[in-house]
Amino acid sequence: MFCCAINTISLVDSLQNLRNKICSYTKVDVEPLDYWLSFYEKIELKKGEALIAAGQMVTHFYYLDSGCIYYYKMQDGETKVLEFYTDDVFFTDLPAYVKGVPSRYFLRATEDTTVYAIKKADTEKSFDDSHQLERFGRLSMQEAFLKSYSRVERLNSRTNEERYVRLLEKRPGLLQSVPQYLIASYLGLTPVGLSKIRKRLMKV
Amino acid sequence: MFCCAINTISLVDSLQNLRNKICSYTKVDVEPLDYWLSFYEKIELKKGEALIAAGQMVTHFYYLDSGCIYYYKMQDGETKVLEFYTDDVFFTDLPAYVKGVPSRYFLRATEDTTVYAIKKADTEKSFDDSHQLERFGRLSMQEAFLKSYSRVERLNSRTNEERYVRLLEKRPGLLQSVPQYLIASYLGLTPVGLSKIRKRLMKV
DNA sequence: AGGTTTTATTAAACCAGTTTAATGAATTTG
DNA sequence: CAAATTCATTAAACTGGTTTAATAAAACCT
Repeated sequence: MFCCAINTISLVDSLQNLRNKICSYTKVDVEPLDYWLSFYEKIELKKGEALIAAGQMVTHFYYLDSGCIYYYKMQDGETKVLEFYTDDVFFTDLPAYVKGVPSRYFLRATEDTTVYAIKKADTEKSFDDSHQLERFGRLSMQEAFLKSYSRVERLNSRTNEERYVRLLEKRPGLLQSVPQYLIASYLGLTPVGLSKIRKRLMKV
Repeated sequence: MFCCAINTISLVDSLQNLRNKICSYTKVDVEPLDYWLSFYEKIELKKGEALIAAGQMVTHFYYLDSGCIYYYKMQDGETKVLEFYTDDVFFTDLPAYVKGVPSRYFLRATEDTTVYAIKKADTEKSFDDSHQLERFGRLSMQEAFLKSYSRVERLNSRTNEERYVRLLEKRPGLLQSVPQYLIASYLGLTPVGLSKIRKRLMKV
């Protein structure tokens, strides 16, 4: 609350990636865009730190500036990874965010990570005030849906080996910061199973 | 183009389900809502008829009024079912619709089915003209994303047997109109595999 | 640096689903 | 209504993964 102006100005300066990202979806005038950006706060996570833990309320929507976050749940004592967020992507625990119920998931950094966060109340206010921002919201949601759908498609029609190879190609950076047993979980495998696939691939 | 008024009035009369559906997402005034509904045309499909075939352009967004449509692709001569649309749901082949490229999928009726269709150009015009409709668009997209995500979650963390049992519970009507080999494909199984699961379940 | 913890690999036994093919049941169609 | 087609089940051999446990290699402290 104090020093808001200074905070805001420096933030807006460091939010050029986010600014570009938003404008890649739809035309947004400077005024509503700056208004939107003014709400963000920066969060720096150390490797292994959690942004959200199961049981918590989810009151923010996040933008990943640098680093990597994995989205997972604990089920029968096992870690089940649903997604890795990297690059220049919007994310949150959407079920809990939308329904206003405690999260069943974790969002945790696999390496030192910087995210920007905007409160749900501020996004809703912004969407009320600006049709352009509402459109940005719609199009970013559409993009998220398309990504999720292509994931469903792969899960149902490709072999585990094909999916591992594709992941290597599409997101080569992932294996640098993410331990292999999390990759295995993301692919729906055990660490042993993934190790076998890797061995098989080496031989060929 | 001719007789537009008569057509429109009768359609709006028969679109009460769709009207209620839209209003369940967000408040939409009568004027933009009637405007939106005026664009729909009714399509009646006989069992086995295709709404979209691979290679076609996808120029409409659909609303399923009654019946059942399955969304699938052909891969190596095999039918791979991604989704069944039933009830009171919005659908299209979104990748092709959004990108304006030929579809790689089919949308085909498993039984006699009625859908309503709105042109992409008309949805975009409506979203331009009405902030309320744009919001409806955002929230319906959000709902689609949430559904897709919970599907990813199940695919990655539940066994095939658990997923079959859940499908029986959640969508009992599906097995009436849909042959078992399409259910198997939806679950990522062969017909033989599903038959084994069913046998196992009988014994218990 | 040295000890602890975490992560990856290997082996062996096992299991769930695949493939192929044959049979039988149900549905469609002339 | 009979013939043809589609659909579901079964069997047998096979495959790609799991489970458990042991070992090896890395990474992480103080």
